[in-house]
Amino acid sequence: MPAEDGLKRSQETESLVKRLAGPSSGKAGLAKDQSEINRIITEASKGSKFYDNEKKKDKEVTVRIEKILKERDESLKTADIRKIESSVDQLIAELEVQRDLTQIIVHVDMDAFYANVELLDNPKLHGKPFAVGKGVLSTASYEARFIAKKLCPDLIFLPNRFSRYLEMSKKIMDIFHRYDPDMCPAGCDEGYLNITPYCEEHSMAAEDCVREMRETVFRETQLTVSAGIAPNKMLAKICSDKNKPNGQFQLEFKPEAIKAFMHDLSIRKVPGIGRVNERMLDAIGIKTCGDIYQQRAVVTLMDKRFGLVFLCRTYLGIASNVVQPHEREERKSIGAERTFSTLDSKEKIFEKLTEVSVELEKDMEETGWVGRTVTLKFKLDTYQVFTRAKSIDHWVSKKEELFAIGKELLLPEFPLKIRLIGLRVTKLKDLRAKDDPTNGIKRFFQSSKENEPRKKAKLEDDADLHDVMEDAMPGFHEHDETDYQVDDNDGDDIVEITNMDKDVTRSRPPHSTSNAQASSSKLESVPARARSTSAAPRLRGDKGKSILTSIKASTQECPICSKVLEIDNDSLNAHIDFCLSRSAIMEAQVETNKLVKKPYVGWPRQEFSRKVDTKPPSSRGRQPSKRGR
DNA sequence: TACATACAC
DNA sequence: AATGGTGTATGTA
Repeated sequence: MPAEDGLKRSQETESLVKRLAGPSSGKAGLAKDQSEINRIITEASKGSKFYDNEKKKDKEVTVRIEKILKERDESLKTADIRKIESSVDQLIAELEVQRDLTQIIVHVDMDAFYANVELLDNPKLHGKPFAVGKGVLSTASYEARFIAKKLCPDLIFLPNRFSRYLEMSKKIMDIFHRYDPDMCPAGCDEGYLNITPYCEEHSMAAEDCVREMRETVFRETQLTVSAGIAPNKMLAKICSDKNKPNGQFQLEFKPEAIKAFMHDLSIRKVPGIGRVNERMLDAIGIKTCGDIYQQRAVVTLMDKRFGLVFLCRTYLGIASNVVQPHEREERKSIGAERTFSTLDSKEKIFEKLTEVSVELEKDMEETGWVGRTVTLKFKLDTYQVFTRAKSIDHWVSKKEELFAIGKELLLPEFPLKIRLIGLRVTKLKDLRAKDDPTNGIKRFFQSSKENEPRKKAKLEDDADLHDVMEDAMPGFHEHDETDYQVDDNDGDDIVEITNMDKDVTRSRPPHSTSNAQASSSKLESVPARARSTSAAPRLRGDKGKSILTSIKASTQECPICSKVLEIDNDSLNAHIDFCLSRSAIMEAQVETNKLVKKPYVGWPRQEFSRKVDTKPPSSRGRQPSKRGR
């Protein structure tokens, strides 16, 4: 790779900075110097283990995709497409019948919440580029921030002030509650409401109701909020993004309008479809929700992998419309973790483990939980993540014990070079459970907490049934237990064809045996660690938390791709995020490596195929050695 | 039960 | 210059 040409970059850099920083910066072309930009990006991310790991993960997905395609082609050989399609059509018809347009669901989403709170408290920031978050942390993707910092010396970094955000969050949520006492917060800056009763009682149109609500929020907090109005949560969520900065969007409550809306919608917009699923769906020809229909036969054949019913509902724009607060004190786990610069000394590592233990104990005590399974998590300097767990025969919550168990789990893994360590406790017991006689006193002190066992009196519209699983997560589609059997009229094929996916060669973590005492089986010379790639959860530069911002713009040009965007900073940042996303950077690297000055290709990024990988194995290699033993 | 993966905010 | 933290669901063995 290029050694580097130190300084000469300053001029281009300058313009990048201006664009990053300034609304007023002209829209002079910048595209012409794409190769230069590529070089800058390349350099900024050069030799990063992080990217190496990302690449490895990407490659794995590519392999998975190949396998999927093989399966598909295999089953297509014997499948009766027509027949499958008509049974899917039938399924779709059945789903359509269940469509419920009676509830008015709203998704509210604060605009650039952290950044705007900071701005509110410090007006001097107006017009200046700033980022919220510890040095290098937060919304704009890391790479964006990292590069931005490099490029923009003027960038102001503000520390997060969570208590302050929480304070504002409460005010906002309080307002939302006036419109739906059962509203469901989703994080500190967004939430779902069912305003059907409110609109009825006040004889108000949904849009007016939401506008009024947003105005109230602004009046009382000086913060802006965007909202989406639709017949279910998934649609509402997607709609809230439509007129993002300080706007709202209502989808027409008609099947045809909804289907039209879904038709061209990128599948990626669907909550639950992340980076990996996007790629896999893309592989079978699904880029938009409309494509689902076109590929319904394939989806049926791959039901186990993608979920036929889920996709059909998505295609139709049907999802849960049940909004309920998180009565879910049904916590499943509680944990703490910490990232630090790579450490390899046991002492230092155990020191970190102590910190984590202390923090976790505190958290568990404050929230009143104890548990029986302790899971240790650690991330190597290569960014591979591993977990080790142990179940205990009694309730755990004390730091000493958390530490001891963590240590026990970690010890067999040495030697290690890690950059993160964490502990998580599962199999929880709620010390504050009302029916538990052992906590009379405690309850007295903290009873005020909401929790009225909210009766799910409500309607019993089918959605309700599934709803239990809802708020837990994606929950926009109640997971239909109904494993739709393409029930053909004459029991044949399909059903069986659906599962054909096993074998997946999961790679194995550092130690094949590790804490496996009884190892028994074989003490073979397992090459031990390294070959597996687990994956750090992909960091996505979502908007919401802190923001790399240049306030005050209405039209800006993306410094990376030069696309002119008429959007607020938040959206611009999201876009920049995208432009600086992993694949973009890798692409830039590839281009640079080739020393080619090819014309800029343009955004909708192209797929990152294995070819790209032809990079000299120089530095890369897994990291075998790691130890013998 | 243990572990890995994917996703969300 | 060193790419977050917390939590849930799910698949596999």
